[in-house]
Amino acid sequence: MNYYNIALLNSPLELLTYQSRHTTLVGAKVSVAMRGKEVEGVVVAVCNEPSFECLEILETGSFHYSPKQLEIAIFMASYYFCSLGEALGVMVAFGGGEILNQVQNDDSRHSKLDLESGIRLSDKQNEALAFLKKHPVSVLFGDTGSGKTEIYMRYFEEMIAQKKRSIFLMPEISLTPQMSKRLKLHFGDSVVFWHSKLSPSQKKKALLSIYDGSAMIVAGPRSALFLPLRDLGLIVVDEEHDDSYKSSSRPRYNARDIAIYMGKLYDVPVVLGSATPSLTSYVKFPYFRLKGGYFNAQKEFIYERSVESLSPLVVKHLQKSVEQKEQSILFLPTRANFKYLICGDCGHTYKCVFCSVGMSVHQKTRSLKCHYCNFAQAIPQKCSECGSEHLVSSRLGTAEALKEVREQISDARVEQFDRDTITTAKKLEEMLERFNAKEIDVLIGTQMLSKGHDYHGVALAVVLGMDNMLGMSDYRAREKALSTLVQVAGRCGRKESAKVLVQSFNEEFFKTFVQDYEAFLEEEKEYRKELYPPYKKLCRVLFSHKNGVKAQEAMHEMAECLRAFAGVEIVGFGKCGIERVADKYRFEILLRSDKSTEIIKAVSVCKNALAEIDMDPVEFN
DNA sequence: AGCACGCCGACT
DNA sequence: GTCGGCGTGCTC
Repeated sequence: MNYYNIALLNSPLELLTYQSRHTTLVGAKVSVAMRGKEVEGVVVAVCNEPSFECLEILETGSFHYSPKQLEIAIFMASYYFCSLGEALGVMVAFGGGEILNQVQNDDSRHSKLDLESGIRLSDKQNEALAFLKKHPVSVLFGDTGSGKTEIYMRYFEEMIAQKKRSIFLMPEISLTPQMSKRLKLHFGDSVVFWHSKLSPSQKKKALLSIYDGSAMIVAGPRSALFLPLRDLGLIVVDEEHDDSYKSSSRPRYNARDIAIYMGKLYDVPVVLGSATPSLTSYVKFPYFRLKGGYFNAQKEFIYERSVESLSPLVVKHLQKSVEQKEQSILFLPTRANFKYLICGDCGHTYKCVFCSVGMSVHQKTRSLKCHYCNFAQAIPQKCSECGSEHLVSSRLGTAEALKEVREQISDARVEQFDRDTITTAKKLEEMLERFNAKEIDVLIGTQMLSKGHDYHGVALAVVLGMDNMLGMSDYRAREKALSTLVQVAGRCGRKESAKVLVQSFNEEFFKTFVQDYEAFLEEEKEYRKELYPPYKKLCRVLFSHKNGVKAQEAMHEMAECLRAFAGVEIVGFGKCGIERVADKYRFEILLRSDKSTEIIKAVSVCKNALAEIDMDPVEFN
């Protein structure tokens, strides 16, 4: 009898032992019984007969994980504190023999390529490409509109010519119709898009072209990193500064960092592209600066010191823009930046019963909704504390901004552009088409507005809520705020003369750096030294439980244990910024160290059942 | 993570 | 008497 250690896919459990009369290779995907149910697992090691009785492997299919995939999974499991099964769970296995046999298996697979490149690079772009080719990991630090995409495409072409495959990572939100069309148009069936919203048939089609080898470029968000590609030649991480590369559930990996790890493992170059590179990448890797771009003509930045969201100045500018038949965008930082209900007389605020955050007003459903746990209740008519009917809002959300702009500028065609309204790729496409066809005057939205889209004729960008962003308790608040402003401004600078109206009391900061991100990064370096990444490693440990005392005790217990480790500093511990989410109390410990290995050592020893470990955190709620 | 087991309160 | 709440513990 043979015995194997098996990782159960997507299970937090450690390895379990199963037996088989047949010999099975390490890496094979198998199905096994687990509490009477059939589940999928991966053979990770051959082992000796255990002291306990074990179950038989039910089935060994034709799928397997490559040794390199296993190596990546082992790294992810140890670095990000998850089980091997969870790490392997984000990967797609090699194989697919059966699927392939269903279709003709001729060898005309690479034939679709049209090697007559239509891409013309400028001298500067050629210089950039040469630079990227010289370094194992490099940063393409290129302004919006400076032609980063052409460089990537040229690089992909060269890979195809060498019969090598490329991975093209992008933030979820910038899987835009424009980018897809562009790649599709140029690379045809050689480019495959991979993301979680693919329908079963689309998924099958994509997998088929990956298995049969016709997919030469795989494009998509985080998960596109883990497809079973042979002959990998290049990994490009576009908008590398984007936080959506960090997974917020287990495995809590950062796809940008795993891409770099994979670059080393597969010995292929990694390109990190951004107009606003993260300080971490800027410090760690050589960069090539691509300035300007056809659209980055002189932009006029106007700053307004006001707390009033839709101030008279904002309205005036929007109105003027509408009158002159020009288009504008209005940006609000997050959809959590909603209108919160406050009693105008006694100041009572409406907080979620389950979470310690303000409930936001959803005019559409006439309800108050919690952004964290989705608890909803009707909007009260009177203040529950003093009975006043003078209920007002403190902040502005996209839906409210929409309503107000429509009211104040009656002939403006205004639309909302955020996760509440743009729920499908189709809606996204339609909205962008309508906007570019000038059927919309003002587009109001959140981050979605700032990422990846091309707006042809925007002459005015209004940016609200920058001070809230700067004021967040986050060591990257300055980086986040400035990069957001640069990205939004980059959307509208594409018109000959454009205005950017920024509402902020921190005019000095934005004024100094908005046209010179490099200068910001240089200054930010000093601010981070001795304290924050990239100079120090951070790790956040979360404890959440319905019983607050339990969560707190678990935190104290772990903190006590951690004290013994000299190589790890406890930056702080206590209640989370948002104390309660979905009826659970939340506590945290923040750790700092020179080396991640020190953190891993200490946390492995001290962690308890309630501890959820977030290595290299980007979110501090 | 799920899912069973088991121990105390409310009700046909 | 039973149903069912969820707190605790195990999974090869």
